[in-house]
Amino acid sequence: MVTNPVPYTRSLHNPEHSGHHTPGSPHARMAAARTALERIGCDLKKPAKNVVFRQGENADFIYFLQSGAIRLDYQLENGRSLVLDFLWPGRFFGIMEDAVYAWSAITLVDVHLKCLRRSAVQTLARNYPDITDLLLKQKTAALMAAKNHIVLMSHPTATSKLIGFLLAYSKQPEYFNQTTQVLTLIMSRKDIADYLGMTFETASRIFKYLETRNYIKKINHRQIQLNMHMLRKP
Amino acid sequence: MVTNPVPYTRSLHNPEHSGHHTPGSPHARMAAARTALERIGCDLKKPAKNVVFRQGENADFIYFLQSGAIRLDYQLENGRSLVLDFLWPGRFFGIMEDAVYAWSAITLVDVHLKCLRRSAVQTLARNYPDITDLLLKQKTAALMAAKNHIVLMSHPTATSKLIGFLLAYSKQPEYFNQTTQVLTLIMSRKDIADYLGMTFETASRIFKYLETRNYIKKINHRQIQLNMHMLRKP
DNA sequence: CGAATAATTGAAAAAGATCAACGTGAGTGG
DNA sequence: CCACTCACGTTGATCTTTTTCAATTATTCG
Repeated sequence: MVTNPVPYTRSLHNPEHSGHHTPGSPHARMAAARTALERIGCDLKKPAKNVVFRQGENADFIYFLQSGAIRLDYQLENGRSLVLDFLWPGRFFGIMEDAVYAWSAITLVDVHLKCLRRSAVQTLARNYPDITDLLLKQKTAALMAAKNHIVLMSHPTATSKLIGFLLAYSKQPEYFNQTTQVLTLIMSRKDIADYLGMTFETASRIFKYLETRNYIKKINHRQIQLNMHMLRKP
Repeated sequence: MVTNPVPYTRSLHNPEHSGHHTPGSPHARMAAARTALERIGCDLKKPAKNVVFRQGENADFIYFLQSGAIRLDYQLENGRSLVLDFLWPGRFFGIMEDAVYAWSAITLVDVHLKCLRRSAVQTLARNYPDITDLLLKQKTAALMAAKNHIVLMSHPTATSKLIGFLLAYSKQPEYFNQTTQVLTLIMSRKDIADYLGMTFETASRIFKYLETRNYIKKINHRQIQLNMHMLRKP
């Protein structure tokens, strides 16, 4: 299992993309809303490879990922399944318009979640309009992730899809060591393939091909040193 | 050009997916917000094949599609472009978190838009919290469309992608005649190909293949009779 | 250690892309 | 009205990429 020597965490008060913010800034404005959410949320820890919620279950809770990583799976009627997204700390997930979850959420590593009852959030949102703003921002983040996913899938070759994936994934500070340039893959070849729309054999072969061309260097199956200069070139 | 003998329109008071709704229902609750939006919006008509906004431009306006259809294009740095979505009446679009539009919006046919200044909507949202709810619902609709797009692109063959596209598109009452089973394609083969991640030659060949297998019958390049029974089968 | 899972590799088949040529149909100007 | 043009669509031949099916090697976990 992948260990996190220095866990990279996000709290509701230290959310995604928040930097230094002065009072009166959009981020600061939401502080009260975040505190209110903090109060109704309960902490939840889950080990790696566990189901947080399953597609079709009643969508009674929404979640905030404080540390770790999540994979969102969508199952088709014919049994095939695909990976819709990988989630990193700071992301809300499970925010559904409908009564049931439209996809499943699986932990990739040990995770620390904040668990919020949907009805409680809805009630609270009446007093704190910024909560709705926060959810809107999160939906926007999800939509941008989906757009980037579509762009990746539309790449003409499996090689460029995989390179695009590695470059996007290497933005995660917890899994990419800037000094050694080593990327720790917390998902399987099959997960990557199911995300990019290819078979896992093809994904495996492309890794091989990238190594022969010195784009990457495999330390082991889950640790890969990236030659960023080469990967960013074409 | 494709004519719409009986234009299919949506107003802010007759939005997407709204059916009969009683006072006190979520839809009815938003009536005041919609009226307020109606007041600050101005009507805008555009002919077919016109730019509503271009990727990179200042995102000063958000739009509501009252009638017609829109194509959302994303241009990559390398010059390649892809179709992110097709929009139908009742959809808001151009709601950006950032200062500039992340993609372009092009009319496919003559359209009737409601045009709203972003700053005015933001101001109004302070008095009408339901406006933020409305935008959140619209983001959810956009995210679900993106999810369906990803599912389509992940299909293993070009044939199943195209069948999935035809079945989804045939849900648009303005372009699918339920009695004759004729679908009017308002987008080119290239648009479809750029949406599904294939070349337009492949899209053309699959149309041919579907005709030989009696899945479809071409009336002309833009009018196709669907054999729903066959298309839904596999 | 040993079983189960994940990853790699090979060979053959299928699917799709590419490049090139040819139709078709709507709009234009003589 | 008719030829012309231009964008769009179709089709063919060839080449490349990816999948499929099968076998083998690694790794992980109890």
